[in-house]
Amino acid sequence: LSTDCQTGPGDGSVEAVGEQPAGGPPRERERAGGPRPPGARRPASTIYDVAALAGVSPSAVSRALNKPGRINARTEQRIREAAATLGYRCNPIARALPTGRTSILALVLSDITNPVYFDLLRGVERVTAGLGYTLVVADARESAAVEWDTVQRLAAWVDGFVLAASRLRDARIRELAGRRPVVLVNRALTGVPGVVPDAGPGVRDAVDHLGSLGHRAIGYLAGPAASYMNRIRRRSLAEHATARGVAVVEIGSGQPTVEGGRAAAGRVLGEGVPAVVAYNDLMAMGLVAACRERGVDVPGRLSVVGFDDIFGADLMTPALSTVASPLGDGGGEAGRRLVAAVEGRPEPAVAPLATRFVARGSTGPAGSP
Amino acid sequence: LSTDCQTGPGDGSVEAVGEQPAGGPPRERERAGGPRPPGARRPASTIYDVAALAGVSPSAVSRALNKPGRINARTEQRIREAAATLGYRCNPIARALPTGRTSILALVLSDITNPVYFDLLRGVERVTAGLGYTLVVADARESAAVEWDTVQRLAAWVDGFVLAASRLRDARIRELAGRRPVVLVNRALTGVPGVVPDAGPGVRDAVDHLGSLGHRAIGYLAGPAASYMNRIRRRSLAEHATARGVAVVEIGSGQPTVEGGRAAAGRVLGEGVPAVVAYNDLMAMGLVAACRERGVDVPGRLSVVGFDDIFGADLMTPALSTVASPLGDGGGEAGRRLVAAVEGRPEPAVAPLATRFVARGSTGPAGSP
DNA sequence: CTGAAAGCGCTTACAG
DNA sequence: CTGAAAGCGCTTACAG
Repeated sequence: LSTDCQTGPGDGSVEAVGEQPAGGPPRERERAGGPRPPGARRPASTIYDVAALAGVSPSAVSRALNKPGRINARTEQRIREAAATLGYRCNPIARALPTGRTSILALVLSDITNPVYFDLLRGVERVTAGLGYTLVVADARESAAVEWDTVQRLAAWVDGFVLAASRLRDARIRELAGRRPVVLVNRALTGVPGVVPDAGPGVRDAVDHLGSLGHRAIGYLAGPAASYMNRIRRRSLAEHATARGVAVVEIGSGQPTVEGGRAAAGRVLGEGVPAVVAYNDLMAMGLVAACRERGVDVPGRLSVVGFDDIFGADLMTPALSTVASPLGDGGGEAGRRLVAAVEGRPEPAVAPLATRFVARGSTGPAGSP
Repeated sequence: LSTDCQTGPGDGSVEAVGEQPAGGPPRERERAGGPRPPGARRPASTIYDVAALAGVSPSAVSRALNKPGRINARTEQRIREAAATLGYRCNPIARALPTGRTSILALVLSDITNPVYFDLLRGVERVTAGLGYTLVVADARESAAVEWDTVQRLAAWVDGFVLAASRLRDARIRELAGRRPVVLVNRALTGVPGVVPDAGPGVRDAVDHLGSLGHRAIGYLAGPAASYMNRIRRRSLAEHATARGVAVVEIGSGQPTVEGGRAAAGRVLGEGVPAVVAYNDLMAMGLVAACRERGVDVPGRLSVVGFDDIFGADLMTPALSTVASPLGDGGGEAGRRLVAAVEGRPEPAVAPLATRFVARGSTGPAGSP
């Protein structure tokens, strides 16, 4: 690692100008314009400077620093010393031009402020860093337009994308995937690799739980129309509820945020359902908060279930019952697959992540207080 | 904007190959190796392709696309049409090599999972995007080593950094600032521009509030030693408490997370103080949760105050009293200053952000239940 | 093992 | 207004 394009003073110490290696003083590169103006940053040294100091050709420097072993050991040693003396560090932009590779990967999140992505992010981070890539994160602010603009700007700079809960239309995703490797998370699209949770197990247990509590009807508080997971969750809920003889009432979609959940409280209560499953925890939390503010008892008058098991779900009162997905593992898997794609290695499809229902205080029998 | 390096089909449609402009068919660039293998991505077109099609020199293409008006209007029009026909888009990496500028800015967060950064991030995002820059976000995972590694990797790629609550040593920050423009947030360092909240007003009101509730002693649950804000908050608390004749007891530092707050519950309770101010909301929330689990009433037996007013602080029960900083504005300001520095414009220092105390349910008179 | 040379795709003085 | 040329800092066949 210290020998590739990340080369430089290993401990980050500045420009050690210690003893000169034998062979005369380093010739300073001629720069037009005489002495630099005060305050100007000193120009970084290049492989030409290192080559001159080590008494070899620039190509030898490139080889020595990038393919250790492919060059005479003594020469390599001399080159490394020269590089260290000059505080040389590879210019990755200059390297990217001929190679077409930057070793940077982008993780684009539909909403960077949704805590559901914390584990995902750490998972992608861990794996990609371990594989020698730098990860940058970008935010789509829950907007397809912003997301498209973002990936377009980034496409020239990064080797590939992990798109989490992309709000892009299928055609856009395909277009991007035609330009750079793409791995999806929380979205399935034929022909594009993806990591998706299987809502089934978690939803089934949630429905069983609500059913055994005596609820014969469940509301579904929908999320954004552009959300794949919204469709999956709605369908899965309908499926398992029907199988158990429980009715499902869909409640119009809203912003997938705490505010969106708050704003939906009136509609949810208006439906008169004894239980509601929200598109995600953010909405569920907003709904619970709004109920509390209106003096509506949760779970006495309304049981609430969310999705994701995000930060804060277990800290509220009542704590939120929710369907959790192991997105930490999912992120690692997505990172691994993306790197494989970038490096041109084939990778078999992966099994969907298993979800599970976590029962907490926000669900209970009807009619308590 | 559509004329600079972001040039390309405005609506993102793929490679329109409509009617050929007058002047003969576009000569296809000769590529060695004959026809491309199936599945290979088609090579992107360059200014040479556009120049050939428009019948001008590559430099004319560069000028037409980058400095509208500096070239004959009809020629420019012809060039734009050729570019559109070929679906040309500028290669920003190739442009960055001679210019040394990428128009990318990095926001490095001490911990990307701390909701305190949500507003900050959106603020930086809004301003830098408006100024024509792409923002990438990186995570330091609360580790100086990870942070240093991250900024080193990114330094060659970005035009400048916003460092939020950097855990780097002063010397490291100065070293980085010598290489690229840096703006700090939640950290002050002579010679490096920064945006910091003035803890004073918020802490004073918090102390007044606790004092008027009858508390004669306040614990301070410390955060990371590497945190500048930890020092500021501790000092400010000591100052205002002393002024009001209230004792302050420092309680050893821990991880600035919910878990860290939970883990500190024993120590806090052991001190026997009737009130505690935590380094941040994350710790305060963990502390409150741990108290609830132990059956210790908040605020009856312990009043708890946090810092930051993060997501979830108002959703818990009891809702968290806290000292809020307007980091959304701070982020905008930081973004503006960074762009100014990158573009070589001087920028006057900015006034510290005003904090304010938000009283909620986690603070109250001693000895209720 | 090593070097000379061409090339990656732009920008930008310098001439005309 | 426009073009020819040099240069940004690397990599990589191609020869020796």
